Amino acid sequence: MARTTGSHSDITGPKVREAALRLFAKGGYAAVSMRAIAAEVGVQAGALYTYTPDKQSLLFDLMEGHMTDLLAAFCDEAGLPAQERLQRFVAFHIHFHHARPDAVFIAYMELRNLTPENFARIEMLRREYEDRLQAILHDGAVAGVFNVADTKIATLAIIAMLTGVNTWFREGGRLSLDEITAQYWEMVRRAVT
Amino acid sequence: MARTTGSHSDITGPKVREAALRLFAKGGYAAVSMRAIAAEVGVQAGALYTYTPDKQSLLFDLMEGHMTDLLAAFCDEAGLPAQERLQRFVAFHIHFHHARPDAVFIAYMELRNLTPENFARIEMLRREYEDRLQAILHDGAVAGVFNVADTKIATLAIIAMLTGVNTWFREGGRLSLDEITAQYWEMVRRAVT
DNA sequence: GTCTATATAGTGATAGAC
DNA sequence: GTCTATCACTATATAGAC
Repeated sequence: MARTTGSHSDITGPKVREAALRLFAKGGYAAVSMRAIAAEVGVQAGALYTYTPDKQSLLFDLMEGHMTDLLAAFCDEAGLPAQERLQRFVAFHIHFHHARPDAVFIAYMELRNLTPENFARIEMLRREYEDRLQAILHDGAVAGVFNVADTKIATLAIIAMLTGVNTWFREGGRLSLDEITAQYWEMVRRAVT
Repeated sequence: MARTTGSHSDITGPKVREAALRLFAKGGYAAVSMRAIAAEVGVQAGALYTYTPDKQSLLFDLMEGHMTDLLAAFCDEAGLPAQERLQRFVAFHIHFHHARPDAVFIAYMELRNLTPENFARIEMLRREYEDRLQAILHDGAVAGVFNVADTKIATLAIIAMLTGVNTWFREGGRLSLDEITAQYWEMVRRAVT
């Protein structure tokens, strides 16, 4: 895969983002140098600045892209019974996060490396996602299907619990992801019923 | 609090650890320089090396100290009913973690900045703590008080859920920590019963 | 025990050649 | 679009004076 000087803008841009995602997740934003990212892509450090104005923007774009993907991928259907909506949320959250561990890891670990402005924008998106789950719990409580003391707290508790799967689940272990999902759904269902 | 050259070993050692804890939690291990820690303590950078052989040891000692404190502070009593043991675990975990947010944050966020050897030692301690909860769930399941499909998964789910409180709870908010604890206990109780 | 000074290496970002 | 070269800083860690 040796390459020499030339024009490769179409592929280099995405490659920069992929390399940064992988390296930030592995070593942490602060510990990864622009030179390391460039080496992973196969260019010199100076060339990266064709694709990003600076290192901070690289981090923010990765996190914003992840949150945007998350919001776009989850389609709640307010017409369905609350319990079914909640079950769909649980399965969606586990599978979506499992499919992109690096982006998830960065989204949770690198918040403090964002500038205050960028942090506020990411937090808005995260809040939007939480609100989707809270709406499900609220509707279920109003309908008398769920029994939760506080929908906001239940929302945060459920999301923390589900996201935790990413920290330990590895393919090929004792249980499949679908079996894990079934057990988490059972625990969530009981917790709110 | 201006200070000059002199002998202060009795107080400087702990101050170095406290400064490192605070700064690592705020900015991340990789982003915090030895000079920044020294400035926080009120000495020059070179003086830190009287108290730690290197930056890595400083991080490891903080994390090991936290995990040791955690294991020493939680006293399970196998003679009690499983449900009471679980309730005590939930309350203990929430309150212990709330009392030392910086140490908790570091223990979860800086694992990847440990050398492989140090990482393995911290993971052993973490595993030990998880085993305490798993034992409670196991005993309760055997006694027919709990109903959990898999005690290991329930253990990880409960710990992730409880630790999540630290990411959002702030004193003086809508609910007190004891009210939060009561709600989490209710959710945990239902999830395993 | 702490200081100053320094060795050695790496950092993000830019300028200008090609 | 990428390269080389470089600027201005900062990093960890050590040596030797006090």
